[in-house]
This record gives sequence, C-alpha cells and structure tokens, in this order.
Amino acid sequence: MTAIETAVPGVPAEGTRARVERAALDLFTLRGFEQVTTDEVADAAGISRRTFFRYFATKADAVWGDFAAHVARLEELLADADPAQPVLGSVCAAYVEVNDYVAAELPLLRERMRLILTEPALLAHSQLRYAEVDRVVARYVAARSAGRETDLVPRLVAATTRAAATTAFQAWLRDERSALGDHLRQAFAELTAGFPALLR
Amino acid sequence: MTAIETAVPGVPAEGTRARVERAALDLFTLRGFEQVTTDEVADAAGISRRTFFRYFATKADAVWGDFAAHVARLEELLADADPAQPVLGSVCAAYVEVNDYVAAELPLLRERMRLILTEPALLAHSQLRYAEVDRVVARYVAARSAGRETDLVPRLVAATTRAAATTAFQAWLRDERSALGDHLRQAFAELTAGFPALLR
DNA sequence: TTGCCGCGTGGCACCGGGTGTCATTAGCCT
DNA sequence: AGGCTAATGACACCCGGTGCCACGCGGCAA
Repeated sequence: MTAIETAVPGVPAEGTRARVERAALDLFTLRGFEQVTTDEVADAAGISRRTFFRYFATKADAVWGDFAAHVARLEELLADADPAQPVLGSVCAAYVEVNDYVAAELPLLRERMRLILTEPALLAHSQLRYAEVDRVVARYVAARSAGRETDLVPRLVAATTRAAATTAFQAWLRDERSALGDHLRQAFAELTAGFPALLR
Repeated sequence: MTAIETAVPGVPAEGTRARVERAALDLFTLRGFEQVTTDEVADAAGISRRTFFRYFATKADAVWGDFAAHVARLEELLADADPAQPVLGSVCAAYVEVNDYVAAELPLLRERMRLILTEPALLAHSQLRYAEVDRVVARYVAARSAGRETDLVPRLVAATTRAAATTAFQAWLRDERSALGDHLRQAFAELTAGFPALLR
C-alpha cells in the first residue's frame, strides 16, 4: 500500500496525526490489532515507521485519540462539582458527563472502544491509561473525605467506579442502538445501591 | 552469571519451573521487570532462552505461579457455595477464602503482588489474567440470578468485586504487618454497602 | 541572493520479546 | 542393539521500540 500524499520533510505536517489515527483504526478494525504491523500503518498514512513512533509512543497509543484531554476534562468536572452533593454521586455524574458525546462522535468512539475492549493487547494496555483516571478520582475522593489518595476508600471508589464504567461500555458495545449514558447510569445505580438487582 | 546446575537434555527437569520462577522473581525484584532480559533469567536458572519460553508463554507469566489453579479453586468455592446465601456475599466470601494463605506462603505472595501491581508492564499484563477470574465470577452470578454471563449485572459484579480485591491487595502491600483478609473484608464491606464511609 | 539554523523526517543499526525449525541427547521399551 | 519419545539448545527470523545521523525544507539574518 502506498501513500495518499507523500510527506514533505521540514513541513509541520498539519493533520498527519489524525491521518495516522484513521489509518490505524481502519487497519486494526479490519484485520485485528496484532495482525497489523506498525510498518503497514505508517505506510498507509504516508509516513515512515520511524515517524510513526514520533507521533505515538506505542502502537497501542494510536487508538486512544486525545485521551489526556479526556482525563483533564474529568478532573475539571470533579473540581467544579457541587460540594453539597455526595462524593460518590459527584464521581458518577462526572463519569456520565465526560462520556456525553455528540452523536457524530459516537461511531468513532465505538470503533475505539471495540478495539480496546476486544483486542487482548489493547485491553492490557488500557490498564496503564485507566490508572491515570483512577488517580484523578482517588485524589478527588481523598480531598472530599479528608483522607489520602493512597487510602483504601478513595482507591476503592476510583477502582470500582471505573470498573463499572468499563462494564457499561461493554454493554453499550453489545447493543448497537442503545445509549451509552443509560448503561453508565444503570451501572452506577447498581453499584452505589449495593446491587439491588441481586436481592431475592 | 552461570547456572547453578547445568540442565540435562532429555530429562524431565523435575523442578526446573520452580527454579526459573525463583530466579525471575529475584531478578525482577532486585532490578525491575523491564531492566532484566529473559536471557538473564534463563541464564540464572541454568536453561536457555528458548527453553524459558517453553515453560512460560511470556516473560510476565514467570511471576504468576500456578494462577490457573487459583482460578480453578475460586470456581470450586463458588460451585460449593450455599445457595441460600446472597449471591454477592458468596462471591466476596469465595474471594476471601481463595486468598486465605498459610503464613509461610505470604512472603512469596507479597513479592509476586508487589511486582504485579507496581511494574507497569506487569500491571497491564494482569488484565489478561484477571479477565479469566471475571468470567468465572460473571458465570456464577449469571447462573444464580437466571441471567446470561454477558449481561450487565453479572459482569458488573465480577468487575467491581475484582477491583475491590485488587485495591485490598494494594492496601495490604502498603502495610507490612496487616492481614490480607482484613483488607479484603473491609473492601467488600464498603462495596456491598454502597460506601458508607463516604456518608456525611 | 547567499548562507546559516531549526526542525520534521527517513534510513539504519540495534535491542529485546517471542516463535518456528532442526539437530542433539538421554531415558525407555522391545 | 535399535528405535521411539521428549526435553533441550542453537539458529534464524519477525516485530515493537529506540538511538543516531544525515537530509531537506522553510525562515531568518547579513
């Protein structure tokens, strides 16, 4: 496969990153993450393998988009949360809001998340990304409950809410027509109420 | 570094696996997972690199011991659980019991878990191992609640209880003299009660 | 215009994890 | 003794990731 546009050295590239992401997503979705080499992705995007690794630290990073901005937004939402609201409620609300995408972005999100939650190598890698999210949440809970970020409860809230969110994403992926927000709210409702669906 | 015992080809090896695990654990703990090559581990254990990968599918697998047996025991505990007990309680109890180690095994467990939860590459890899655990738990919850393994609630229980268990392990690692069971019970108590520690 | 410089780029060599293949060797069975 | 099985080790290879260097474009100053 050859390049659509030949890259010009010395030029700021202007949209190269997005083009590489598209090529990566397409190839990974089509043939599977492990079956595609970084050489092929780079080639499809019209850059060299070496340059690919200047845009993305690892092969896996090419599917995450601007995840750092996502985490930053979550952090802002938590910082702006009403202190009168319960801590756990604020965390869940922030998760719901940060994942409130406009309709046009949903297909891309689906593609990303399908890869991340389906491909073993990407699922493993996700743990490293989600660790950043956990730290943000744990820090917030610690601050609100006058504890330390490394205490059991802040970490527990971070780990379990994130697990719930991930599970909601899985459910969303399985049902093409469902709304992500509904799954998230249902998952958090179960979690915060101690799984009432299991009472019998 | 040279071998303690030179391996004899054709002989069943008898304890080679355990020797490799020890060498790996020692080296990883001493110098860090990524800083040690599989060549060095193999050499320290007196085998070739190629043979190392016959005992362990990946470098990371050398720190997990017989994890499949661990998962199998959890599955048995769940199968033998009292059907009169609440589902969630059975899952938590099984987690506590499967992690009820005799004192002599605790230092080894600490070493393993410290590596797994501290080294980024191992933390990422852990996701793949824990996915097996999640499936076992989700299957049990689905069976008890007349649902499917892929439904939201079974997956949710599996993901959140496992997240709670992992968090308990982290707390245990931070406190040298604490009991793992105490952390697990406390984490599960918080989880199943909807985090009462956060009420204010 | 000429010459210099910064920077994105690509080529290349290298490292390390992981795999397929093949020859070697020992124990065992007949 | 001869043949079979199974564990091993050597070798070549693939691929992700990195360090290094040379190239070429645009911009800037003289």
